[in-house]
Amino acid sequence: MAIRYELIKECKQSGARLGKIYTPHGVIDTPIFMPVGTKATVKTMTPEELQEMEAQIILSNTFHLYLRPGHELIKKAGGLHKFMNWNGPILTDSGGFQVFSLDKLRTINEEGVKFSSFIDGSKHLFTPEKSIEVQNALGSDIIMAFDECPAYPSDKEYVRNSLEMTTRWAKRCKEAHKQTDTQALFGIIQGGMYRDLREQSAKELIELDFPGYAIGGLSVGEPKELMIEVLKYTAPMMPKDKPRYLMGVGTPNYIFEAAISGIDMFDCVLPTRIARNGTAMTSSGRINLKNAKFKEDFTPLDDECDCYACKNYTKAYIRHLVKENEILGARLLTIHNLNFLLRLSENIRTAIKNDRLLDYKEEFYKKYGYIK
RNA sequence: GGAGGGGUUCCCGAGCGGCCAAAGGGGGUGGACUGUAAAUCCAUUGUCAGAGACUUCGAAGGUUCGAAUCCUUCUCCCUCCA
Repeated sequence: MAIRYELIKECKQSGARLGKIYTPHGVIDTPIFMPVGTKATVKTMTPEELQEMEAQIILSNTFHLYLRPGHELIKKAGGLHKFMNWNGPILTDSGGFQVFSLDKLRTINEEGVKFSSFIDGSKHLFTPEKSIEVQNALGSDIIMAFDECPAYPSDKEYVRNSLEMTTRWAKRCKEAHKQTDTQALFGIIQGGMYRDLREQSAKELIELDFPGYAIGGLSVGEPKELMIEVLKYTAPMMPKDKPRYLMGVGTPNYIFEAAISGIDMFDCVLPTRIARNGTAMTSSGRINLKNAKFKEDFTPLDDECDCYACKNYTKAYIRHLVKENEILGARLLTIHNLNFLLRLSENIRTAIKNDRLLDYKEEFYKKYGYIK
């Protein structure tokens, strides 16, 4: 087996799980936020910087790397870890999310998904087998099954057919995946916003006995309350002795809810994307550095933060960099936002250890502005 | 001194009798961003007030039902020739 999950303890107050995931490239403390580096780079960050802020695992994307530079090239380079000089664990998404995000550029059928490349318009057929072939070539520690992520809202009939196809695709992924000793293949539970369909999906996938499971199809535009509701009833359907991964979640409230629901891993482009667009997550809420009110604010982004950006620079300076479109602005905000979510993960683990995650959540929410 | 071109809303720059408060950029202001087609996208940007009203296109006069657009004078800038 490529990976192993160790449950250390459950928070007596919240039920959240504290654990470890052992991978071929290192041990991950969970719950953990995973920075996203779609094209074999967490935008603007060097691997050393990620290490410094104690990022434990990063994501990359099968579909993007297949298009460019090509998985064969990365294989020639010695695999993704070596290619991008990141020696820690890597998780690759299967391309399933692109079925969702490239909805105008693709058609789905049983065999797979026909994409038009967003780079040059060329046509590509992506199948479960193809996704596994690419991920095998990349050599990531955790690879994801190729799934369909239905949009919100989708009617029940569509979601049922979709989830059943995702199960059949998961089977094909499993059959295609041969490097099971070095790469763990996770199944992805779908089922939209329908409880019985989530149950059906979970049941079908658990029968296939994957080394880990993810919840997909959330954070696709549904209302916050609905997302949390689906999360709360879906997470307990997942095996207790394996890692549980909630895909695409990156706001503090979702992270808290995920941890409390017993989720171990989550990832999101949000911290890195909003950084490039001038926004910082701070202990007292999000701030947009483009706002005029920060023009003469000579204090750090977040007075509770000890990241490189907060230790050395002021809001006024970072605002200046952002307004001038200077690369350093994006870098400093990325450093800060990633650090913020990594420290949040760390604090959540500590709170679980101390059986006080609900208390910590309330303290955090008050300051962040979620509760008045 | 002669010949020509031009001065447009914060800036650049279209418009050259009504559809013009005036295209398009830039800048300003605000918002969004959730398994990355994203260092992106959206809104707003004369004034006051609800539809609407009012003051703008170098300045002053004039022609016209109506002028940023036509005419006259003035003023400033640029190019070429002497």
